[in-house]
Amino acid sequence: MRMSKLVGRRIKEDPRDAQIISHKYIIRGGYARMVSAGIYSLLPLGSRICSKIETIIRDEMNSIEGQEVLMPVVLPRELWEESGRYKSVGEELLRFKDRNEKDMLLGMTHEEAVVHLIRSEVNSYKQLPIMVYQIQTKYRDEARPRAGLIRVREFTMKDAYSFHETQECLEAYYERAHKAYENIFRRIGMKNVVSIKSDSGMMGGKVSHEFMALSEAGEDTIFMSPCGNYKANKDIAVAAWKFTKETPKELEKVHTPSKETIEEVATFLGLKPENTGKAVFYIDCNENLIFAMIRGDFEVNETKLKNYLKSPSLRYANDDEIRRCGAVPGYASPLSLTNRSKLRIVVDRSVAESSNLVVGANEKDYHFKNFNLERDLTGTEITEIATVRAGDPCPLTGAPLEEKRGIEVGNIFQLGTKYSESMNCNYLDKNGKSHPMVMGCYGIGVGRSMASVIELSHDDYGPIWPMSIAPYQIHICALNIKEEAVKSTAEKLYANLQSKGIEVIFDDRGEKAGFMFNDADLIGVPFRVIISPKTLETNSVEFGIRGVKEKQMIPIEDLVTRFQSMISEELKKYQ
RNA sequence: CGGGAUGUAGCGCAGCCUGGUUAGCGCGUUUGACUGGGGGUCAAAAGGUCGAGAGUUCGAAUCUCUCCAUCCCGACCA
Repeated sequence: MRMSKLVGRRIKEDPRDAQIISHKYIIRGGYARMVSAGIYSLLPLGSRICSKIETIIRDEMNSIEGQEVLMPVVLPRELWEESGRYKSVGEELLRFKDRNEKDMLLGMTHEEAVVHLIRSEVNSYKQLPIMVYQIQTKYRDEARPRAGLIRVREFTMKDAYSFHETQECLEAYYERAHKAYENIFRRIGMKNVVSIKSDSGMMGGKVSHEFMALSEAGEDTIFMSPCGNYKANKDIAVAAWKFTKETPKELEKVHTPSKETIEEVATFLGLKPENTGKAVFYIDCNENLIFAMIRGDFEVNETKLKNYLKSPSLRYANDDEIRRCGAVPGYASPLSLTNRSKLRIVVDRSVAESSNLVVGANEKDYHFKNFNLERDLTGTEITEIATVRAGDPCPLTGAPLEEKRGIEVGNIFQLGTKYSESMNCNYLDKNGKSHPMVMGCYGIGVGRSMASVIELSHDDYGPIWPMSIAPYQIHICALNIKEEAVKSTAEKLYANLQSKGIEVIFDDRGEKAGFMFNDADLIGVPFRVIISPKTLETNSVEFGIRGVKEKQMIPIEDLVTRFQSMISEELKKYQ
């Protein structure tokens, strides 16, 4: 490719809206342009990188017997009614009507579509297991797109779906998919990806893993043990908390004028937050009032609470709803509630296993000291709803957990029979008996992966692409191209490299050296060749590697073969 | 959906508070000349519904209201 013809300009200044490095370089380097919030066009450079990522993904999917298919972006309402998700999924699902007033939607994930396909094509145990995958556009009507290509509304995703006779077969395949995912991220050059246990959320199913690119720009919080054996998303992370019980003291009502927050009450009484109990009120999907009680130094983990309550949605209760049970906001207490109908009191272990806590008195300006759950209250449900904090003890070793940020670049789920049962995706076993297929699903965000590579691999001048996904393999800069010797040498090298199948970008614009170097840095091609009157004096060219200071001179004679072998050497690192 | 910020040439910004010629600056673009190893110099040129609409006013980029868009924090989120 000649730079003089390349579509997509480089920009000197950071775009106003960009906060994170990948967003800045994606715009400044001419990889993509925003069309609307969270909706981007890819320019040739970005398109080439994504294509290469997709090629690696295809290769690994094919190696675990995946068969590529292509399903529609636009889907009819009926299909999603079958799975129940037309109602259960919120506004993130973009719904619209076609010209005949028929309800349609934009696919945000393709379980329904793939089940529609497979249930009519596959009916016998003899055909199982199978896996199909696609690389297709998804649309999610995100409330708040952000961070360039990290969180967008429209994006390209590889999604794969496997179908099995049994859970055991799924589990075995799941392990193979996990391995294939590790291969993919290694081959893309993402050394910072870890797989962690996660919550399966709206997807349903039990076991799931997220592949997280560790990065400060990430939106997810991860807890890891120092040894690396325990890794989990904040949503489901657990810790080996130890609580100690003391001899219960007598319940005592104390005056706490205008002290409503945990911090205020604890300070006022000369205690620490861990000596208090905190009340948080929610409304679940059945309009039950949920009184969540937790020790004052913890936060309620809404994912854990949702899972415990089996309530897909949960929202904070407002003050009126809190008063419904006789609780007083700011001084709410599980004691002396006047109305316990449609009320569930869910108590965290931190409260159940501690003693003599300060809790509200359900009376303005008053609290109780020395609350002891088993002595003072009945009719509660005790479970674990606490959010892990940095430094909490690792559940495996007890070592303090470290908090990290991560970008979710992929995920895998053991779906089970959630979709096959609701949508009648069955097979006949040896005895002619019908069973729902056991499903797994496996996703990777392509554009998000590209952005994550920038977050991992860049310097002050631009991205540093791994050879496996770089938009080009060699970047030729011809300095002083008006000189015939430079021009002819560069043109000849460009043609020769291309004829050998090497992907080369050639800066033929005749710009100043510094100008071309800065552009080359933003394009981030790993190998750079400089041809100038100076290098031609010794009948050679200058060779450099992106991100490495040292340069070397290479004689012109054996350039093409040397570059061929250097590139294949470099590519081997990503096989 | 709640809180905050921003919107002026392709990009980045000044001007607005305190209304008043023809709306500026840098980068980029075009033409020419010089220059030639880290965004060079000089000269000339093109490029604007000042986010949109309404209002106040003799007069609005500037004041008021409504709306829209984008970003940040939160809520939400396979």
